[in-house]
Amino acid sequence: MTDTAPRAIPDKPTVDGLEAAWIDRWDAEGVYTFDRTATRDHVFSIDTPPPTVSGSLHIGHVFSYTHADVIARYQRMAGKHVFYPMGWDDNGLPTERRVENYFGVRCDPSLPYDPDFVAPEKPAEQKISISRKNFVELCHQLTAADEEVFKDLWRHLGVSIDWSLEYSTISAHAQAISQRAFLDLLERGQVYSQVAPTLWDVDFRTAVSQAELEDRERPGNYHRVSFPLADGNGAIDIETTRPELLPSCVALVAHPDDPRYQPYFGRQVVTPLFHVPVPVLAHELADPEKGSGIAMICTFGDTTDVTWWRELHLPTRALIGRDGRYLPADFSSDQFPSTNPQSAQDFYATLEGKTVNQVRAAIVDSLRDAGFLIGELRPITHPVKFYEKGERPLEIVTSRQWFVRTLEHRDELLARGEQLHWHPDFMKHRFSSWVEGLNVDWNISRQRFFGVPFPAWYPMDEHGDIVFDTPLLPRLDELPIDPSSDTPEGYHADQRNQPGGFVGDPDVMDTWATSSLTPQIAGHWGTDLFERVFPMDLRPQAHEIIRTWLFSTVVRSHFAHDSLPFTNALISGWVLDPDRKKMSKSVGNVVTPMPLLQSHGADALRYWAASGRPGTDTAIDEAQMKNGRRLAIKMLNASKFALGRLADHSPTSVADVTVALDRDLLAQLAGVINEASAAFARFDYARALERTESFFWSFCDNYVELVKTRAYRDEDAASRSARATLSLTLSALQRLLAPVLPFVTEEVWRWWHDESVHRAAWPTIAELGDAPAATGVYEAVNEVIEAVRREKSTAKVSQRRAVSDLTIAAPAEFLERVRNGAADLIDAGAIEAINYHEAESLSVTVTLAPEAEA
RNA sequence: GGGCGCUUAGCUCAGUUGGUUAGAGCAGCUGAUUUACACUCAGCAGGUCGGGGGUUCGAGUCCCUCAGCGCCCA
Repeated sequence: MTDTAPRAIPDKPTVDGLEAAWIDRWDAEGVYTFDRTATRDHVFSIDTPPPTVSGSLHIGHVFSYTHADVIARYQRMAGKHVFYPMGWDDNGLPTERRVENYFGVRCDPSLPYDPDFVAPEKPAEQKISISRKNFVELCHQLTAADEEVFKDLWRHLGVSIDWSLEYSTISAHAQAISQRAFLDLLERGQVYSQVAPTLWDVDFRTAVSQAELEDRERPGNYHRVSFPLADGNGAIDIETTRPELLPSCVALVAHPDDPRYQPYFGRQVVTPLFHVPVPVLAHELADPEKGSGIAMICTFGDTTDVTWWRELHLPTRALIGRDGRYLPADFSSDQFPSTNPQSAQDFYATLEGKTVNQVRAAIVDSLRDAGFLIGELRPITHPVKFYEKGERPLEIVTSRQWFVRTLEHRDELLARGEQLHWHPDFMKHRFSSWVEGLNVDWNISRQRFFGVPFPAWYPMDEHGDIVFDTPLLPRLDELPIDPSSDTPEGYHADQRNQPGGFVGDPDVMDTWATSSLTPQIAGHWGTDLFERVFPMDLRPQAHEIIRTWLFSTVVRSHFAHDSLPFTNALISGWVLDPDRKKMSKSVGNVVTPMPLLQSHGADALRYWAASGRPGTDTAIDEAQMKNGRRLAIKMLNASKFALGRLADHSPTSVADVTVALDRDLLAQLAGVINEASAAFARFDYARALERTESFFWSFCDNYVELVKTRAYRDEDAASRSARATLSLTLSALQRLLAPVLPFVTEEVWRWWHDESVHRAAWPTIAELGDAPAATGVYEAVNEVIEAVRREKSTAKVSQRRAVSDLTIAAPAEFLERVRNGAADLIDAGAIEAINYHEAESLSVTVTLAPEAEA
């Protein structure tokens, strides 16, 4: 640190325009550039969330990224080489959807590439179908533009990212890492492909994973349906909300302990209308309280059906196709062994090709006509599973998918959750309850277009059948590859889709399958950089993506590196609207950050964000932003004042601090430095800010007022002591506030330093000399002057009004302390005479001097 | 149904391992007036710390219980 003489300080300093002034300068000076040669023990690495650029910018971004940045800035000043990259999550369905709407296009993979295609300026009413390659080009075009908007916000916000480390999840680099990690999983046997019942969105026509589900309350009806016993002796009534699944029924199920159904277990009933015999079985998951206590198992109505189907080894009679319409079925086959195939087939012929809702209506009518529907429909409201971005309930469709093994590693993953340091600690429950509730392996394939392709081809045998068991894989040095255009080794391009040739895997990976690799992507897995930054020190993120991003990242690192991906997770809360309501697009209360940034300034927004403690939902509070702005302005003015006092005097050092009152201030400062440092070290930025801020205001209002006169005097020891204290304290305060208020602190720091405050050393108590201990002088003087102020205020006179007599009655020890600070007290209170009286307790009597003549 | 968090001044929130008279900012009220700062300064007022019970010399803080709000999981 090189203290130099104060430079030209503006007459009227302002916080407006500081962003524009410093952002480019920081770039030019490389203030945030990572030292590529730093070794792991000197690095603090951050696994930054890559925002979904196709989503809208909102104030939640400002909130969470400020939290991470404040920590980054602290760590940098504390001497670490901070690895702080920025990524964009641009692959995946959200981008596709935005492109479809923005340009009015739709991807049709069967169309040929049109090199001359130009997207319309405005989307046409009817969507234009374009080739996959044209579609992907539009995705790249739009995300590139979106990323600029995001980048602009981060820069305005003063996030101390090293922009040379920028990455995106659709880049060739990210694809290569993602494909390598997939091949690595395959080699370890932790990923497998299987034809299996899969949660399916019929509008997007893709599989979705458990993590992307959400329950929505929807109205439905209980239908009571009678199943005749196969031996003709009576019937069993079941209740179902999905009668349209009747042709897919494979069994009835009740709880093994349910006395009502004991006599029926092991017997057969026959499905109404379709006449297919099915067994009555027992399973713990059947809820005796629900409906009639006995349910029909269909392939597949929900995930419980899948569990029953798997555990009870039931046949498959899946009928809902990828488009949500009913597939053909043969009721004389072994799959649908109807006892009256003709009648079943005739009826089913009217259903084939129809949607779920149409089939339901038809089946309900027929059940009613045939007398199998008992009583009236019973309306209910029940949770229905939706894809979080979808609009129709999910179906379960059987298809070939790639799954990562998570279920069998549940205990290891729970142990990883325990191993991770969570801030706040209780957020770990979100993780553990998610892991405990896993019921299917992680499906990573998506039947979409804009994503990372699976690096695999499959041989086609001489009959034209695809041999999925022996995929053809690329070499690592070939990555990234696209199996739809690249050719596997040993084959010619013209053998594609030919018997004896090969086919490429048609799917792309789930977004999370790539963004779960952000440490490997940003850290360039496979290079020496990775060894310098992995495992990351910090994962900052919002709590809503614990079950997706955090979970999936832990899974990938667990397999690839037998390690946690990061040692600390800093979880931000939600930003609520000013009325403490959750913000959502549909309610229309989403707040965009740029206008707030422009009206209050970046430091002010950061101040608001840094006041929200880790994990705590925080309302947008413009009053708090104004407060941050006031703090920044106060810093400008206090710095201007103190540096002005230092001008025209010889430099001071800590050895000059000889006056008791000054030493007391340094003792307080030492406490603040210790507390703030400890708080930052445990990621409690809000507490660090609070302590520092309150000390800063009291420094301005009390200490500075007391020593104003003394510091202005000529070169005597007491004056030097005041100036030394001002200098030391101001320097420390500028640095203590630098993580939260990077712009204003940089501005004032550069008034007397050549280098950036953001590269300056974090303050330590060592700077303050041998551990300053409080003498009580400052405290006692403050107590007395407070009484003087109160008296003047009550008398409604100016604080500058002279006091002709100040009588202090107090214990001897207290009086001694006041005497030691009396000179400053006299200056600050305009006191003409002090009388000291020994007494049990403190009392201060103030006699005001008559008003001075004008 | 299981779990987590919250409930402190009109509003938004601090309150470390229990320890003087429970704090801050905003809003309110009363004033000051301009050589750092009106985006200022001083002062005042405002709380039975959600209810009840318990442990303790001592509870906003620990335990039990009830209520309300929010969230996670099933």
